[in-house]
Amino acid sequence: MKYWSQTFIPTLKESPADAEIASHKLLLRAGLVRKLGGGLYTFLPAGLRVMQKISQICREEMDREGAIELSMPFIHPVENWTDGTRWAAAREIMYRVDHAGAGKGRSKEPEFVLGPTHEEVITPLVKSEITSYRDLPKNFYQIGTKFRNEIRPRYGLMRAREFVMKDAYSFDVNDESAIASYNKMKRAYTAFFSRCGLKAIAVEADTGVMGGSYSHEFMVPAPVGDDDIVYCEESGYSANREKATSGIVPKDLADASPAGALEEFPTPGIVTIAALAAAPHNVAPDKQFKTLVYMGDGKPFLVVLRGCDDLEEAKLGALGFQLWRQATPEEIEPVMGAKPGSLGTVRGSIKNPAALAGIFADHAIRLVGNGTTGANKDGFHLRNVNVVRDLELTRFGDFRTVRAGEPDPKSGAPLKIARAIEVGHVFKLGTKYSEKFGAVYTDDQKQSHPMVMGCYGIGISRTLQAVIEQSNDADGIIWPWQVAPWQVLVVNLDPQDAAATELCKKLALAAESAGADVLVDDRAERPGVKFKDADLIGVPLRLTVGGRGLKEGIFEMKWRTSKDVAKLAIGDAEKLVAESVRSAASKA
RNA sequence: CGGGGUGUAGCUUAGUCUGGUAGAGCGCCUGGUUUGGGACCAGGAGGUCGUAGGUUCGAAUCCUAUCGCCCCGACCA
Repeated sequence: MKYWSQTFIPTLKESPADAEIASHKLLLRAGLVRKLGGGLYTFLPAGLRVMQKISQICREEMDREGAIELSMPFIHPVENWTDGTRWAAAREIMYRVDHAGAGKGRSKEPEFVLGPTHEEVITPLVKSEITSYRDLPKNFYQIGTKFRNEIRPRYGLMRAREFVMKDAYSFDVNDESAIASYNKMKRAYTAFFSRCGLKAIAVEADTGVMGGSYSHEFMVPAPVGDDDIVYCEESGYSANREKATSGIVPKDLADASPAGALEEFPTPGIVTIAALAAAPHNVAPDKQFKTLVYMGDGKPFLVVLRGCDDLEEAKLGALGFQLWRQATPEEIEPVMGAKPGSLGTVRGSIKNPAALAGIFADHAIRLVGNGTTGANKDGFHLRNVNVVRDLELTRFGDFRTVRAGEPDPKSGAPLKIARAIEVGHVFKLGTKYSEKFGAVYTDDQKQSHPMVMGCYGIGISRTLQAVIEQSNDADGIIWPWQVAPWQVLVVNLDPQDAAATELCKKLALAAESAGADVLVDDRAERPGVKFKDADLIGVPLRLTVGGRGLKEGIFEMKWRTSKDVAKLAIGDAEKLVAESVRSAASKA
């Protein structure tokens, strides 16, 4: 039992100006966190309690699936990263740590970094400690702080520079076993989010800089999310937009035969799809080929799309480059022979094709059949361009962004798109890291094999905010029972009255012995202030004791989710409170 | 990193265009009246106007630089 006057819950009537979304405002107003700097937050007592509750639920679900808790350092020797597979990409987001003190500063490179994730630490550990198939599988996890120099921290805890994450790493003898480990984690995650009172759904996801073979993200639908999920209720398909595909290109689509001879025509000043679609040329965007130039690990490559489609940059990851970005006009012209706006991939029209790392075309350009594209000559385009006859292509792939309404690949029903917050991510990594760090085991035939890995993250602090985002009203937070900082709030309207104080204590003890965490509001505030604060901090069950009710022999019980106030007899108080607590706990 | 905003008391902000020496509400302190949904009255404390230069008799206000924060884009749990 905690007394309000003995803890620290600084509530605010007004939202600080730098909070935009509901959950961010409520984090501050309900006294859960305070900002130190962009993406850096102090957890105040109530916020810390929620974090601990969420962590504990996570721990229980991980343990249930056989994962083993440990704790790795926040500070990593930089060698673990420079020796790894993704230093180039990872250094962009890592905080680097100099020698402490005013020392002599011997080295030019930093000697330490703050850990953004722990593959580079756990894999060497497992390499040196586990060598036999008899000791596998193993799945290690920890709950701790991660440091990432986010390009743009945002929305309070939603995307922070320093945040609390549960990360787990599984090691298996083969693919089959690794998939079993992966599925255990998916199961643990589903149970975890459900116990937190969150509606989270698993969607197919891109593997990004992690690499690996496949992955799922756990998403909380919310308009303030950073991701788009593509889904189809009929088929049950769901995927991150970065990964999603549609059935827009029929499987049995026949290639169009040439519609006529290739023909160059002047298009002075026309450098956009829209301009070519307008008079006088009137070439519909879905009859144009769009040619984009990217740099992959220093070498240019081309992506060809329909004029009406957008490139989904994440899908370029399938091409195998470590780093890629859009090429600059200065990089484009010497290779292509023209400036952006007049580019194309018709055979023989590229100035220096040998410089290219490849020409990759989206499947959907087959729908164009015969279309128009740039001539690689400023101010000229080519028409009657036939995909098969005329285009120079290395290979086809899926590169376009799916749009709402396109057919689902299986059912053909229209796909829908919704915004969502990513709260968890599971990856099947394969042997990428184990091979790099030499994490191998010996099998029963004395043969050596790389371990098959998986990694699994949950944003604990982000989950906390996602719960608030998903569960609030105009009056404040509505905490689900399991993650509430306190589950029962006993409001003493007359703290100077000995009988009221005594009854409050009795109610609090009854709730506590039934298994609830209890906060007693004993402040010398007016009733209105206490009721407003009670709603704001969102405690699920409120018990009110006041001199007036005391005279009538009643106290009040109110759930945060309901407007109804029950007036209950003091004589049955302990029994009624215990029953309510047990019933709420059993439903949660 | 590019684009757009913004910085005045613990919080929300007025004043900036058109320079004249900073005002309100909440919160806080004192006293009183109140006491079931953010009370009222009286009094009070609290501000180098983000920072550094410059223009000017005079700068929160104009100019330059710089820093922080917020939002949009690429990135992530």
